[in-house]
Amino acid sequence: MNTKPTMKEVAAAAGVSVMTVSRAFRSDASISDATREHIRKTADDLGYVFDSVASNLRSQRSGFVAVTIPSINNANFADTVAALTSRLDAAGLQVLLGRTNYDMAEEERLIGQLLRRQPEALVVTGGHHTERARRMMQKAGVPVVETWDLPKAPLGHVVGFSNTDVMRFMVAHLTARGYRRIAFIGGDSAYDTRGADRRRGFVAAMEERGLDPSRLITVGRPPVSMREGAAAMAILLDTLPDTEAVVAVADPAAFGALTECARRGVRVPDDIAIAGFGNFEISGVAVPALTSIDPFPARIGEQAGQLIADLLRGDATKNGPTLIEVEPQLVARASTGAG
Amino acid sequence: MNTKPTMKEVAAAAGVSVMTVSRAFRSDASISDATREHIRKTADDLGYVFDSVASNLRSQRSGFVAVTIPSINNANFADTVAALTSRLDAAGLQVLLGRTNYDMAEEERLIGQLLRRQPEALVVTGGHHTERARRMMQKAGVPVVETWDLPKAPLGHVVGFSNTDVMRFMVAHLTARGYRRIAFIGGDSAYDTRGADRRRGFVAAMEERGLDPSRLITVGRPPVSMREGAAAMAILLDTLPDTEAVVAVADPAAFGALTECARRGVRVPDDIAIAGFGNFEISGVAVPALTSIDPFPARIGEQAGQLIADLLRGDATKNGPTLIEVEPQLVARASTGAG
DNA sequence: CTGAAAGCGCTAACAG
DNA sequence: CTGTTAGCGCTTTCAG
Repeated sequence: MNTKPTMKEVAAAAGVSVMTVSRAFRSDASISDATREHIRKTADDLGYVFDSVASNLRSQRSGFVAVTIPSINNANFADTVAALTSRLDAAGLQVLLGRTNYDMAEEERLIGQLLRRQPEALVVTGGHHTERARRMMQKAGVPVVETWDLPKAPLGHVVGFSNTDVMRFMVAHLTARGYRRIAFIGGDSAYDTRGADRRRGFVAAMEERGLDPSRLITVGRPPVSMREGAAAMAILLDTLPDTEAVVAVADPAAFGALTECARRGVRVPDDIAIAGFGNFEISGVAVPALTSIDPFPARIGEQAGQLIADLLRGDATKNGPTLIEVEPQLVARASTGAG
Repeated sequence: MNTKPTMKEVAAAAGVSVMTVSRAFRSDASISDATREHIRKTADDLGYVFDSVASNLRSQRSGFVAVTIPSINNANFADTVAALTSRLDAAGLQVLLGRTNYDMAEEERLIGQLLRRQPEALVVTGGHHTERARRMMQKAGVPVVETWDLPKAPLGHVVGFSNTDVMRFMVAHLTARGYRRIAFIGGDSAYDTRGADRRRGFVAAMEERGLDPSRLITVGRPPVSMREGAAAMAILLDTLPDTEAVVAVADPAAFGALTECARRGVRVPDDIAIAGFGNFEISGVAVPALTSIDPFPARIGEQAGQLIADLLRGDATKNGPTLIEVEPQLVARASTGAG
């Protein structure tokens, strides 16, 4: 085997036409079971590997769905991608994943690259994009799904929730439990658009209740790490020691804050309450367990996958873009005196 | 714009040949700056998107490197993939990622799928594969790199470390600190091959020192979650209360074990020591901080990426397969009485 | 159920 | 620096 065999070689070896070989490698095509079996065996013996690239060019179907996420290493996004992948796999589609690193400029670059591969649909995380990225997606000629957000001006389809509203639930939970002096720990809002939305939601919710919304600790670029969460808590305890409760932009930061309290002998929730976002595994396991909000990442992925599968099969309602809201749920635990 | 424009349309609009347009979209091709600029602008105006699929077919270069990892949602593998992606990106290569879910059968299926896309190289996690998977990789005709392991019979290139030896370091560390009755928490070894290797290494190291290697707590399928780590610790404390130290197959499980101690008022390390593997962020942040072993996941990715870039450029030594050992490092912290 | 001809959109190879 | 010709490996389309 000097050069890799093509369908032509398989056809010759099996004594049929190339077309018949092609049919033998698809599930639907009409061909007798015996012929298919024979061809498959011949191909196997020759070490034939089907060439998707040629198939894609001729059929003008890449079998790809391009997906961008801020970070691979985030349980929430990973769960969405996992569910999306499973659902699309069932529809014979493969996920082509790109990571934006929480950077809209990188997202733009990535989308440009991904589109050259002729994906049949595009799934992006969030509803904030550069102008050029928006234009590219709009002119891509394939379904676009924005996830993990509820954009004001959607590009196409949406499967997500409101990152601002989510903080309303959290502030409501905390005020119901009697907390008033509440702080927020988050990343640099110039980057993490969803985190910035959550911060905005926090400020708005505090103002609505006539509470002081100015206890905002900003750490570096997102994602906010556990270490940064701990550092932020240290600043908070040093500079605003009368703070009664802290909301972190996400659970890892909340956990970091919790550890800082442990190191200082500050009791949670007796001395200060802590809550996060994302319902990461750590929040249920930490001592005390952390109050959080579950955005149901797997549901988001599943719904997005289902939507795309329907759209590409063509039996989706062509009544314009779909908006699927996946309602997050507050999970009250010991760190805010609940559970 | 009814149908998407091709190079032909761009060529017509720009008043040049298709070939010149093709050249305008590559970096090396010889073409005057003015012409290139003009063509690029024309293409932009028409909303032209370069078609990689056609390019790939004709040039017989997909620009893909196929990569399989057990789980997307694992900081260690994610770090490897991130570093690999960066390095390959610099070489103009894109990562096509597949997740095996710690399942060799799924890995086999995935490799078959990925190979159809004509990747220029293949990077897999671990050195254990099904026979069919091994055959496919060997006959793929592209460089294969096994990572995160030091296989006895490598398929091709290797960038990794020994998962058995790593436990020798850990047991050495613990015995040096005076611990004798040491337990191991791990997943079902039928699945997680690297975890099974680490368990084997633990048993071997204990035996070498004449210590009892039978304190093995097995939880479910890998990856062992924080919750499962906690459950395993509960069993351990209930059934083998005289255990002096625990090694978990990975940090999340070690952290779960730590939380179980916290819930029970068992002091770490005074009553029992705990150590993990992977040097996940949580180990440095937890209270007490967890002793772990850093396998330098980013280095693995970087080295694998570098190797592939060299190999594909052709200026790598053609002296057979490369073996790059990335030496893990023990990080001693408070949970084993160090730090 | 099977086959022959044509061509998807791009680039290799050559010529100028 | 630019153009012409041919064809990558498969599938669409049409015949039988």
